[in-house]
Amino acid sequence: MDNMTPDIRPRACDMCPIRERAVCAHCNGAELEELDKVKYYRTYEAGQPIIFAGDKLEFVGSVVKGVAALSQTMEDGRTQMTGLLLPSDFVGRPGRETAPYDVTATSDVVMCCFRLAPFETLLAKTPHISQRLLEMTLDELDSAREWLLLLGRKTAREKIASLLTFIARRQHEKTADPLGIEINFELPLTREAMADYLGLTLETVSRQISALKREGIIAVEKNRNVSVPNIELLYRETGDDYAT
Amino acid sequence: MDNMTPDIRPRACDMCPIRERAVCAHCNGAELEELDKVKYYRTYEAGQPIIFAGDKLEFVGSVVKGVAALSQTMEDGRTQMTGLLLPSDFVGRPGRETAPYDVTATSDVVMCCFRLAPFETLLAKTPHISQRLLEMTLDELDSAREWLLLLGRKTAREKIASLLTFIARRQHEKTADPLGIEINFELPLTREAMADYLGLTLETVSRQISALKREGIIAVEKNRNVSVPNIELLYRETGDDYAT
DNA sequence: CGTGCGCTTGATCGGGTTCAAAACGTGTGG
DNA sequence: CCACACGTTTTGAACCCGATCAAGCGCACG
Repeated sequence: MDNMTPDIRPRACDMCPIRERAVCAHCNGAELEELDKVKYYRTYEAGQPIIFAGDKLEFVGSVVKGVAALSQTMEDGRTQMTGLLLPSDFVGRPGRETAPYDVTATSDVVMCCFRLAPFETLLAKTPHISQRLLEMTLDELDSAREWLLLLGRKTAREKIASLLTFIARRQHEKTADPLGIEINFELPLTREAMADYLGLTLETVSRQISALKREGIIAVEKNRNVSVPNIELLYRETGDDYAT
Repeated sequence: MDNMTPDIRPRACDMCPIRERAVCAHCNGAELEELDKVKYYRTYEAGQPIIFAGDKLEFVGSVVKGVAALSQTMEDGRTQMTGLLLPSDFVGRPGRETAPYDVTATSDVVMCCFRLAPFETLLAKTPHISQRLLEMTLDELDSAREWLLLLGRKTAREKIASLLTFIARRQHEKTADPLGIEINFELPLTREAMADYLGLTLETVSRQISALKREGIIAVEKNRNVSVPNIELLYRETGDDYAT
């Protein structure tokens, strides 16, 4: 995928950057054509809402580019992010009328949308789609469970380190670069969004990032560009053991 | 092993207490027969492990009776429950070799198990099963997301109230009893298990339960038998608004 | 050059943890 | 039936991590 192209919208599915990992991953040519008939692209600027909680669902779809966040808000305003959607992740739930939570574009986002009703009929008659959706949902459930551990038991420092390694890993999984080498990535989240993800306040996020900088574990430029000289050192701070 | 009852094991699927809600819910007679060929029952005593994290998965299955807990443990011993499985809930993940987390019987448990390999082939050729599994997984993902909100943003008191209403609701969903009437239920969890569920210490759990007793919102007998004179009052303490 | 938003830093506060001990319940054996 | 022991739960006192309240900083943009 080319990061400075004039038009990021893939004109045809076989040029799509998420072709191999999205909900359509297992589809063959004929199935793709069916999907193609009910699909359209939408773009959102950073900060814009994609779906409001309680709204009637009009579409489901895949994040093609950018980052979107699911979040839930309590009456008094406390909010918790409950999903962080990166390219290839799926948005929306077939078999449901209204959206259970807000979806917001955290950075500029391109979505590949499918109109709800036709998608559901396709889902019912195309095992390649429903199987893939099941796989993806199970994966998401697994990561939700890791997230539960993070929220329930990790310290602020461990939470920050975990989030940074997660983003680093997810942005570098395509480029199979050797471990041990310096890794750079852009934070697609504000401090506040990070706080919502981690169940912290933005002040605590800021303080912990400062602490990691002070100790030389990470370096940050312009608040968003993170470089990690030795990912191993950062990983040690996550509290996780050597698996995953 | 049957403790009192003559035999809780359903001899045939149509007498099964979870027939309408388990993974087999959509199956017709022929499909049930197929499932029946690869199924067997297992029982576990309270406190016993059902699956160890890292073990090779031999079966998947449904909780028929009792309560089981998924949990993850960090190197230093901190543990977080990441799933609370009540009757009809599904255990195990098709398409995976080894178990990612511990599964423990929290009370005496009866499981309806399917051998892994044959279940997977059945899954592939029986849309009624895979569709149901997708539904159930999406539901579980939804409840995991509510759980994230609980762990990330709720106070200790709200957490306790949320757990109690959850259990009350889940144990009374069959019996469509009128709201507003006194509700009694048995806690299937120790204080420690509740703490692991809620991301608290057992002392805090105990203190918050005592506070709710002191205020007359709940009454507790023999540490396990809870009665709620007015479920509405308890619900007010959860921090949730009037939906769900 | 000011204005605003996102981020950092400081000082104080408090909810939940930690450590410790007592109370309760349950089961066991004399 | 009581005495004892063990596991669970309750309660108490001190502490600490992260929240809260409050400035101040830096950069983008009009």
